[in-house]
Amino acid sequence: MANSDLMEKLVSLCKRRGLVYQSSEVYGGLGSVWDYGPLGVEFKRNIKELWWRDMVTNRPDIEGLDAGILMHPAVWEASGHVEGFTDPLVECKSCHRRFRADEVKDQCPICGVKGQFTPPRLFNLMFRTFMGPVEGEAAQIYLRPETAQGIYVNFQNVLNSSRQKIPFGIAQIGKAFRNEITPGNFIFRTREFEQMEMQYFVKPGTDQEWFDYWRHKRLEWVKSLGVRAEKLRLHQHTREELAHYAYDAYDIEYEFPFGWQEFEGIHNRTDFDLSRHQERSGKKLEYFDPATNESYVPYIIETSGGVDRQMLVVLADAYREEEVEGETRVVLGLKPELAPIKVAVFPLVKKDGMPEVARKIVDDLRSRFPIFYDESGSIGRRYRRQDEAGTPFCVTVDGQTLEDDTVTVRDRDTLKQDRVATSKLVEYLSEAIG
RNA sequence: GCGGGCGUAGCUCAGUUGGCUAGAGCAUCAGCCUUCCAAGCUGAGGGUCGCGGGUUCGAGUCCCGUCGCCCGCUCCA
Repeated sequence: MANSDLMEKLVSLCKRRGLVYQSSEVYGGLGSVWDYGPLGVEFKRNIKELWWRDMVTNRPDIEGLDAGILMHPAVWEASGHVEGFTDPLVECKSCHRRFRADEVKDQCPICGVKGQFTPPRLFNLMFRTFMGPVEGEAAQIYLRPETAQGIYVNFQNVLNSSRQKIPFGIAQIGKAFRNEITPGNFIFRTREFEQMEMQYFVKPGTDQEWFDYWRHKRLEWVKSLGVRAEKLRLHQHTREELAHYAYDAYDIEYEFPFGWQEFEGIHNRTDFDLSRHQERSGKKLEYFDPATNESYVPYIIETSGGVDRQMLVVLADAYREEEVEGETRVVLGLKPELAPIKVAVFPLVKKDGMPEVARKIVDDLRSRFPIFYDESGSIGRRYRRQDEAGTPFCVTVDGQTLEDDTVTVRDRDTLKQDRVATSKLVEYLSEAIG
């Protein structure tokens, strides 16, 4: 399958099966915003749930947080976003490259053409809005372009209320907004997106070892979602690539159909952020170490991943087409933990009391697993429908069920069928789904 | 934002130099059939041809604008 086809097939599958729709489609669509449908929202929740469990629930040293999207405007001045995001830029009409207006004169540094710059324009990547009913300069605030700052400004609050000691981390999942010049590639680059971020506060001098720790930890986590290792790599930023806040940075990259691209970053942000907020706010953002009686501004190791991008990584990696008895089937090979529907239940045929028995099983299982009942079409067709939805197990009620109370459990990947007593079904599926 | 390409049913497309009530396959739904991997039969629903304006007796078809998508330039999760 050609790579370009894969993206088209994914977009099509996502729409057809209710994973992802384009925003405001009935009005012609809103560029670069996507809505998650019935299956998509389950899938997305599963990814976030696994991340949260790994980052927060299963660790004594990381606390959760959910900060507001709207923040004090001074936050973005301190963080460097206002400055970095609001420089007037000019564009060379010859080669179409853009430069800071105050850094170029008459001649394009790239193509050398003279006097062909557009007038300076603001390319502000932060969404602006107004707090309160009166619009105006004083009331202007921003939608956060990253979730990290909500963690930094709450550093002391969390420290005081959680009684954590350094090293410790604060984790958060939430929306961020960037007025990207060029969004695209489906849910890869969007203007409204969701981040899963963890900021780990460490003693200066130990930052390198924690940086190494988290970069490997995060890569392993992605692999644990079932993503093929050969499609993943770490990329260290060069001096030129480093963001204004970062001392050192690695991207976790995936080989998408459109090339190797980053979907998560691990950054050593040093004491840049906390120092800036301390300076700006006048509030002390230091940590007092009772063991050594010393105070310092902690260094921060950040793991920052895109939820939507992580979804795309898993989807692209899970999509496959296979031959089964001469027919092609489309399969989303999602791990059971990630699958939107865990179990589908079918009557083999729509008669002889099989539908009634199957519905009874659905009722019994509904509170345990996301479940789906289907009696429409041939049994093979129903298996195919579940294959492309990523459902790992299908339970089929047949004639034998009516006699001995056993059902067939069909495995999506191996196509093997197990005969299981209905009384043992919950136990069997719980074991298999994990 | 700039340059290039493209918008007809849920999907893939057909639609003659502008001319009957805009079609097909797949998908969906209902019924029949069917005892384990997209079989078959009958029927149904679904399109203001992306949206708005213009030219014309007449626009899916020509013109303008706009929105959206794809490919480049650029940025990030």
